[in-house]
Amino acid sequence: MKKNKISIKDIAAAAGTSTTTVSFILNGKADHKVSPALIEKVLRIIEEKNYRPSSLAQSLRTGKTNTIALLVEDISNPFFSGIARLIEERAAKSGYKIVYSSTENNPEKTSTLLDFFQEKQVDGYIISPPDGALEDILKLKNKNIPVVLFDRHFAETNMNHVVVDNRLSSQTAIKHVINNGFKNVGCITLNSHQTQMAGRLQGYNDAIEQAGLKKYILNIDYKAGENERMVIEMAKFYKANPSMNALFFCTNYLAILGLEAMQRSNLKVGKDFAVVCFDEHDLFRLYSPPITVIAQPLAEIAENAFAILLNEMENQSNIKRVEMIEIPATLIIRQSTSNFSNFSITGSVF
Amino acid sequence: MKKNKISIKDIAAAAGTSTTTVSFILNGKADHKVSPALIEKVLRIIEEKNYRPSSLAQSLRTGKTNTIALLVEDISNPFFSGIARLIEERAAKSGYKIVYSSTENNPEKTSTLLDFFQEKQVDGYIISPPDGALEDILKLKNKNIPVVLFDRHFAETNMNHVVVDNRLSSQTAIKHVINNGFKNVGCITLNSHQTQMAGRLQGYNDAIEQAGLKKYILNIDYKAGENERMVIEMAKFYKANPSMNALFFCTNYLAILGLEAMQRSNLKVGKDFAVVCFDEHDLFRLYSPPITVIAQPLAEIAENAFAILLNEMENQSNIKRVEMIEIPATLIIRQSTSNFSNFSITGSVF
DNA sequence: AATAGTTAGTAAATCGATTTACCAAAAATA
DNA sequence: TATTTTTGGTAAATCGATTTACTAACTATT
Repeated sequence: MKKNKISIKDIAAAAGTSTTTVSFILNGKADHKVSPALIEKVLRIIEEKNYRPSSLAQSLRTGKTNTIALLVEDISNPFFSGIARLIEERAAKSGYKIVYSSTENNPEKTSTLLDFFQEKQVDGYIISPPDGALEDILKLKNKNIPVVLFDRHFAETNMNHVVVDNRLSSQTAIKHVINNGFKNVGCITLNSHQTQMAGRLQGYNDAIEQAGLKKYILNIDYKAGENERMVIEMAKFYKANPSMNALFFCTNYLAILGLEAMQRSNLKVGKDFAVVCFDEHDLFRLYSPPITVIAQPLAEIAENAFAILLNEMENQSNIKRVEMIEIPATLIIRQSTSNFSNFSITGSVF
Repeated sequence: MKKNKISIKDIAAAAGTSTTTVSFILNGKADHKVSPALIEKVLRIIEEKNYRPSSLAQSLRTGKTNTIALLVEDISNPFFSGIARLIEERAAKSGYKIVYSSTENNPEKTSTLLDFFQEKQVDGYIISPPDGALEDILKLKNKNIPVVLFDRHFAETNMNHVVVDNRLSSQTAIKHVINNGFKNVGCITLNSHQTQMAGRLQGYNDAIEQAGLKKYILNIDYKAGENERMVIEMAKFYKANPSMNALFFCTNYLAILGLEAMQRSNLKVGKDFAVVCFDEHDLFRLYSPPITVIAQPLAEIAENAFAILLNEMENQSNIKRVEMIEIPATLIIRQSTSNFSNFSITGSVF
């Protein structure tokens, strides 16, 4: 029945000193307050007993947890997990730990998560917010808790955020498709008010209108676990618009469903449709033919989001500032948007 | 300059009662200790002030955090993120929160993470351990902290774990390939001592030996960020073994690299190679041709791992028991392992 | 020698909860 | 009426750290 948890008291007792002294030593505040001999002795005992301060107790006392909550839409999406990994790395350098969770784009789950992390008193939040989470997030702001949004933000409120130039990069991508000879470009997007989706749709609209072409738009009511329904909706959309010869998917998981719908409908990328997709994915790189994408600059997004948050957390002047950053995305052209006659020459699969 | 954080004291003061009483009410221990009128009043005030107890303080006092650490190899791998999501759901039902992190198969990072979570005093651990983490994990056991391993375990120690029958399911898969007429099956695996990899390799060896065929084995020294090197190694492997006409990839990310290597070498699944892979992935389902996989039963793994942990956390009898569970995996047959002549008839791509 | 400054330390309050031990008043019982 | 039980409640210790305010013993200065 050995005593399990050792505390600062045990260390103090073993060293024949006070907890104050041990605490000073632990926090590097011992410089001219504690004799070198005692410092060394205490450190030795700490080492021997393999003592680690309880961060629970530390945080209770100091009000700092050195922990940041990262709320993403879906951690299994490579866009978000890529961001998460980069932020985690960056945060470690500044002594912060990241804890992440998926909101699944569900405002209720988000609300629960925010409550949870507030109880844990994390120091700051990096959030890709779902529709409907504005109110809960504003509550954070009102408590002066540092928050940065990314991937999307709330048009009706000025809050720190880091996003890409969804509109312009989408427009560029659609123009590329049109210039390659595809005059009937469809757009598959989410039925959502999220700013990034709105931006991508606008980019599509811009390009189509400028070229004076016809619009084909499908709004998908996205729900996790209802893949079957969504695949069927897309297949119907394809069937209902036989003139459509190109598709713009507004996000990677829509494209994955869309490819599945093609497979079932016996339609092929590079034969029946040119395809371009917002967001990168292993699948797109390795697909036959490889699929053109708009790739987001993960490193810049992660770096900027963290930098803004760090500033808010550590600069406690009472000047209030809001930082809103928009970063360009990159069009990676692959064979899925090649002119089909060209393609059938160079590609070997068709 | 309003006071920001409200505590149980504020509630007690506002209700003209003691913190003891408030605490009893919060914890449902008020039944015959506090009058209904007072209970109602306190609850009303809590509601009004939107008070939430600091879980930091609660945990410090009670020693429980109701939090479980889930350490996976890589949260962006759909196998692990799928497991994470299921465990998270299951844990919520029992009042636990999951915090997850990626070890990246790095024992040092794992060690750091374990320290971090111990400081935070999480109640238990679910871990897919990297090679070399045994010592740190044994330290947890010695402190009587509940731990369950999954996906792999340590052959030299009996610890709670949940894995699939790697050996048998691999053997079955390879037999299927052989029976479809492919007599020169290669195996690409990790250069690692992890039990799941060893099991998969054994399954391959079993099947090849039983059929009296030649082995082609490539051990990849996996390092994140060195994709280029690994792709090149695989391409060389293909080139060096022109007789090889089928491939078994021991895990999904190896297969993704392997497909990239084929693309660069102008080799094709369903024409140059039959392919089977351990673990499911969107890419495999949607590839042309779709790729045969050994799919792990995520729900059963998650359910069993959590159940074992819950039992350890809540049943504090001093009976020590170890639970080791092996679950069958499922072979999902797709066109990548069809007999090529058949395939070229039914498939339309070739 | 008297005073000021430095060195090396500690006691006790505090963060925000839970929980034990105790108590006064009212109700029930003898 | 005296005693016991029940009801309704609280004071204070505690979890494990940090931090403020203080002090005793030297050393240096004038």
